[in-house]
Amino acid sequence: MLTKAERTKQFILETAAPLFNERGVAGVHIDDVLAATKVAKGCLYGHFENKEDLSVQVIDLLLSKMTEKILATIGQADTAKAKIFAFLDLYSDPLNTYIRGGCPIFNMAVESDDTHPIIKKKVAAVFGRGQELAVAILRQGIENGEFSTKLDPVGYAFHMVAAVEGGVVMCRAMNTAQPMIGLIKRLKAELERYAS
Amino acid sequence: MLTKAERTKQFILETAAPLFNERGVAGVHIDDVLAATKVAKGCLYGHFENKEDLSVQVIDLLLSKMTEKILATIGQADTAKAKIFAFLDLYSDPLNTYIRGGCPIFNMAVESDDTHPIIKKKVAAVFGRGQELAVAILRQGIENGEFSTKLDPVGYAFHMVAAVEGGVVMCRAMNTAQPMIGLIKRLKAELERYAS
DNA sequence: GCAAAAATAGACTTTTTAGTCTATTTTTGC
DNA sequence: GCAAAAATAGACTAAAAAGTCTATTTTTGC
Repeated sequence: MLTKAERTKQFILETAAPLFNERGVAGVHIDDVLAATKVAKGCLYGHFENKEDLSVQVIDLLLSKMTEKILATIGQADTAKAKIFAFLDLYSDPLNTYIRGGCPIFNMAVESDDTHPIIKKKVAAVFGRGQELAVAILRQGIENGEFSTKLDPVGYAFHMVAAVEGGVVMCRAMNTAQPMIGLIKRLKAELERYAS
Repeated sequence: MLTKAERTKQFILETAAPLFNERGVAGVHIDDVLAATKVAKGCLYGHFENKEDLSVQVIDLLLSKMTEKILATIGQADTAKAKIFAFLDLYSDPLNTYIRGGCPIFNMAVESDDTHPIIKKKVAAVFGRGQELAVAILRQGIENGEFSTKLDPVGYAFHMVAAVEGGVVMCRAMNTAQPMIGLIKRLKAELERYAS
């Protein structure tokens, strides 16, 4: 079992995570975190060196939570097509995301782009691994005859992720989930075209 | 001709614009703007009430510059297909964008999402008008026989914008423009399928 | 060339946010 | 039940950022 201190630290991270996802690193203040956690200042600074330290750990948590969610979702499905479809379905409700505030990977990508090289590196790694995984699944699907050899795994993988991530942001901006439904249908149909 | 004061104000806005696009509203400090413009503090505060005022005007400039760029690009082309292709080509170099730091519409969409309702509204309006325009172009293309009636203008328009915007962010995060080339090819090919 | 307008330098105040510290209370886990 | 660990309240300092002000210089446009 975790010690009380470990549990408190975890609680702070978990509570701060959606704040960071919604407002970004530059938009969250220590007082916001204190208000959200209702923890005393001394307590917070007992667990984290400073805001930078807290931010990095929160972002690690956000990225790993989202990654795990994706892996778990894909893991449930057994065919290549089902895995891809399950991934797409994860994005079907952009106004009510797994972690409040949209996709943390993408949000961090935008914010860190020209400001925070450490975070940018982490985000790039997550995207990289995600791409590799998607490509591997599609290749597997080709190998086992689910998909035609005409399918371009690298092209489709990037296209699919770019589209859903972009779609989430646009839907959130326009405050409607509707276009996302159509988008996911289109991406599925595109893949179906290569189904044997 | 613009008065000196008007020119100075414009100069401040133009110089601050890429800063805001790269770092976001919360990430830009007045001192950054002073450093970039080499203008005195009193001068800046002579032209803008406060940071909020400056931010809003900078964002208006960013949004309108990008919008105008898109309209001008589309305006050059004469067929529906050429217009869509020209739009897509605008995004072909994500590491070196028209305004430094990626697409301002999209960047502002992400940052303003849960923080700045005024900006969010402006961004939503830009997306809305953009969608309408794209749909109108595609419908026109169907009407004049360029595209089959099987083309879904609303579906394609959203799909296309979401994909290129998402693609830009991913490419910037991973520091490579290459996937974007493939993505644009795919989006063009998708449209070609409906060309008569 | 001149008066009005604009911009400067930079010291100063204010506000906000980050971070420290201490004495006290609460909780934990044996 | 008790000693150690953890958390509290909140006053305090430090630092960063925003914003004000003034006396002076520069520029503009007639």
